[in-house]
Amino acid sequence: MTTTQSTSASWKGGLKRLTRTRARCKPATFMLARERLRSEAESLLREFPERYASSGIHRFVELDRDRRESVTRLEEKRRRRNELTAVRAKPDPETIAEMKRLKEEIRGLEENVEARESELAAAERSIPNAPHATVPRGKDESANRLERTWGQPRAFDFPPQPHWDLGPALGILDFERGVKIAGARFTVLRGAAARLSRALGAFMLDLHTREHGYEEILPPVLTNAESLFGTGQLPKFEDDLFKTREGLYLISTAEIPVTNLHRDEILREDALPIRYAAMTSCFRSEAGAAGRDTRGMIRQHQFDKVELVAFAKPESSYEIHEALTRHAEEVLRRLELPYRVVTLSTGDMGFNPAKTYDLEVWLPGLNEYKEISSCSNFEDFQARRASIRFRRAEGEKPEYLHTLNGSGLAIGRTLVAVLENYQQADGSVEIPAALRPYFGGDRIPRP
RNA sequence: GGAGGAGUGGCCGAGCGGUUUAAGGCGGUGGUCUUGAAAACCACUGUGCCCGAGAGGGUACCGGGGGUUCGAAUCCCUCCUCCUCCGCCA
Repeated sequence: MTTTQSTSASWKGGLKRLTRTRARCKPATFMLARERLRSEAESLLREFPERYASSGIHRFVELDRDRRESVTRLEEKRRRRNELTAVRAKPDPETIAEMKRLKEEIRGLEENVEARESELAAAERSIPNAPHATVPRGKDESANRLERTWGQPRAFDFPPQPHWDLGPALGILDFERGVKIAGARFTVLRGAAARLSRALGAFMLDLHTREHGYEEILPPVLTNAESLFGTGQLPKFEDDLFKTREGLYLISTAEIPVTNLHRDEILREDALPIRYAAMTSCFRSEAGAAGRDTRGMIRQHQFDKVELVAFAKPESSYEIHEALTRHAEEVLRRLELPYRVVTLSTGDMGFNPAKTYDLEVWLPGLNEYKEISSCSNFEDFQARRASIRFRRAEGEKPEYLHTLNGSGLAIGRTLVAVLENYQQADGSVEIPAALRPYFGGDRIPRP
């Protein structure tokens, strides 16, 4: 009993850090705060035309005004109805007549408000997050800013092979059978590649949990529509997802289940920041990517990834963003893989983030830097959609917190990077020193 | 998968058509008392939205959605979740 008690006490204590509150009303469906959109619509449009010109921001302003007008009228009718009901006895015929009238009026106004609300929500969903002041402005990736470069691309005294030649030659990447058993963009890892993939995952998780302070999470890889809406994959990017007949979706990133861990919750201030690391398989339909990266295993329908997710107080989220990015970089440093860090411009950035750093690893076989991690601060954009808040002190108003995430790292692409960067003249591959204890060997020999 | 049962505020728990603007208790916050603390007593105690410069006022929310009614936590439909038993399964 003593043992049981102490165990359950610490378990409860752990839970108690995060005050759970059931959602008791419709979740906020907006992304940028409505107050902010009302007051800043004009300036957002003026400052970031590349981001807002084609969004529903004009429509929002108009609909928002209409809706509030209708709500005010509706609430006046309801107030009157409550006044009449408060008598708490059988009402007289006149009162019943008035209440019947009110009933019709209320029903009409309710329908009106509901219709406007859903139009408004649709308009809001098309408005992307506002970029942080430090984000470079520009229409596309040509405006991205190089932050730093680490490591020197190795000088080869033989022509380095791309992984799609190297892997099959070593007998560890089987592209043909991947196609046979599943289809294009599926690959079978065998022998040393399968083991290397497992070693990379374990190495990354150990680094982040033991040295960087992340809690390891193993979440479901199927989630419901609410979760996808919370992190912004729905409704805009449904085509990128695989959907089951039961209405569940295969996750495209662990960001989805892990960020939604705290959906509809109010956290305690002293629980923040929260950092989670999760390794999952990720599934992407790559609907819009026909013809891109078709060779090799750069762009797959299924791949494994270690994802870092953080929940932070607004005033410290940019600090956390820098730290999270460094944590992802540390993986590349320990593996001694050359990389660079780039800040995405306002035109190249995704819909949801306020700021994104891309980590690009050097791939000698492809002779280019390739994205291997994307570290973003969403500020309160996701938190509003998913209703994730925190309270600074007992009795104070809950505030939306900031969410962040980044790959730490994409395992498939890291595996490619190891193969291509560590290949030897004789066709074998050396294993990076940091990985040897996990891999259980120092090289992949030529068969 | 089959058969039952249950979901009410931070927690426990009453209420089952109109004195409920959700009883009572626990917890929490503030206060009285006290050298201090405990006890006792008093007050307060959620979230969204609307109006308002503010003070404040209004409205909605009793698992989700829909319906019946002049009026719904309470009646009906439906979905979800949890519990018990049976079956199946890594």
